Amino acid sequence: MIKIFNSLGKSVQEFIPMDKRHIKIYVCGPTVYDKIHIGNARPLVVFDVFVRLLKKSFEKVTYVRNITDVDDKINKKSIETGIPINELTKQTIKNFHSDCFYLKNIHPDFEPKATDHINEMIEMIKVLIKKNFAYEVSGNVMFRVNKFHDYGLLSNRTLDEMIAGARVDVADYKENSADFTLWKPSSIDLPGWESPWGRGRPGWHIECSAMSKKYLGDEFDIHGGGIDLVFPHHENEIAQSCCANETLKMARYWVHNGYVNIDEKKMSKSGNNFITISDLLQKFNGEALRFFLLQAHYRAPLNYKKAYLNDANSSLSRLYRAVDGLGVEGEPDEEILNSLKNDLNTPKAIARAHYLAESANKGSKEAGQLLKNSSKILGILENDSEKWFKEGANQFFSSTNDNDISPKDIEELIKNRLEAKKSKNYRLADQIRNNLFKKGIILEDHVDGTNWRRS
RNA sequence: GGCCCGAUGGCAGAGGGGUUAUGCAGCGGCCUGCAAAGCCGUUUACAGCGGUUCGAAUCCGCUUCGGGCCUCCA
Repeated sequence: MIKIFNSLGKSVQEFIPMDKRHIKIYVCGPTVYDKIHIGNARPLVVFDVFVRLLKKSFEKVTYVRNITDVDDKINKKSIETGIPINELTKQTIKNFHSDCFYLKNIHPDFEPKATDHINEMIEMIKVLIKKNFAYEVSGNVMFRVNKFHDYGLLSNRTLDEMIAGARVDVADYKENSADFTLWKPSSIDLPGWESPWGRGRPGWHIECSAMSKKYLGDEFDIHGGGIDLVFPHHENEIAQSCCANETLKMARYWVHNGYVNIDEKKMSKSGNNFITISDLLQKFNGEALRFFLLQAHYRAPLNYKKAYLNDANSSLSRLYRAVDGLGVEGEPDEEILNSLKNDLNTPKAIARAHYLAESANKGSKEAGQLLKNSSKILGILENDSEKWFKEGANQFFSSTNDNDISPKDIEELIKNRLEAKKSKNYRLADQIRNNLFKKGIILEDHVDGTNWRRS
């Protein structure tokens, strides 16, 4: 039995699928105007583990993660940089995919782009207008918030509170200050599509309603994303989808991950206190970043410090040592699986992984094998241990490092050192070892020879 | 102003009414030429103040501090 915290109801609930033969999950992906940061990576990694767990537990899972490639932030960035929108989004998507690869993400089954689904959005908006849930004012189409009884249910707030706390200038074409945009007009220099309301572009929320409907249906099992999406994004999605499709719920389970903080504050692009994944990948293996993100429970805030990534790397090395030479053969560890099934308790799963590693180091072949077999569900330890220790940070980046030394040269120096050791010239032997250490290479003497690894 | 969340040992971080989390760092030991890695031992923590209880870090209340949402955000 899988249990998960449902934001709709604010409690840990047993996951009961709509159809246990086919699980449907939608996760909000990036708006592609800039490289993603470690905070953006958290949902990518968290929901990746969740999907791995679902795929392990059910015969068929459809995982959809969208790409928002029409948005005012993209327009703004394009004007600022002079890079045409198409090029900007294309390059950003490429970076995003690269980051996902290094973070060891499995591919979503569908990765729909907003610009490929404008027609679906227009159709949905037409339905909303026809059903009187939306209205047009001079090229703007607005959602009539007070027509939807459950508005505010997900984010736990009432319409009165929203209006009372409104900190934005209210556009005069709104019937109600809480009404939100489904469609807005585009001037000729901005991206736009022909519609019954003139040339324009969609509001932010409608894409997820339209695309989840297309790939998963009117109702589906799980909708995920960062906790900052609860309001207004997910609240508005629910309003649109439920009203257009005449359903009671859009998704049965709403799952939200907590923030990554830096200096106790939420990391965000607008806060200008972020650090990108591509920057971190120059220093750290993507798997260490993944491990760092999984060390805390997904709903708790997670503070970022560079030192924590070093710790993550060390912990991961400890685990890799314990599964050296092993391949996946058989089922994952039952306790790791159970921890994940209990509201995705990855810290507990990792604690169990350490226990298995210790047992393996004490000689239990079985423990090491169970740990290796669990790699697929966690998305860590999937690499070959030998490779893990010799690659260090991702090779793609380290190959350009001036300080880099080739494995061949390392082997040569090890040979020289062994000769020195044989003739009891420990001074020379230590000198060789120290010089290598300065280049980030650590030597380990064993009865059957000397191993090296990158620090 | 409204609504919400959190406070665990040097650090990170689970758990959660009575029993060792775990990792990193530190210290002592085994091993080693010395290291590294590994193993053994070790430092007994739950913001403060009240309350409930045989018993509270765990439940309730208040206080303090920190954070978040209400605007784009993962």
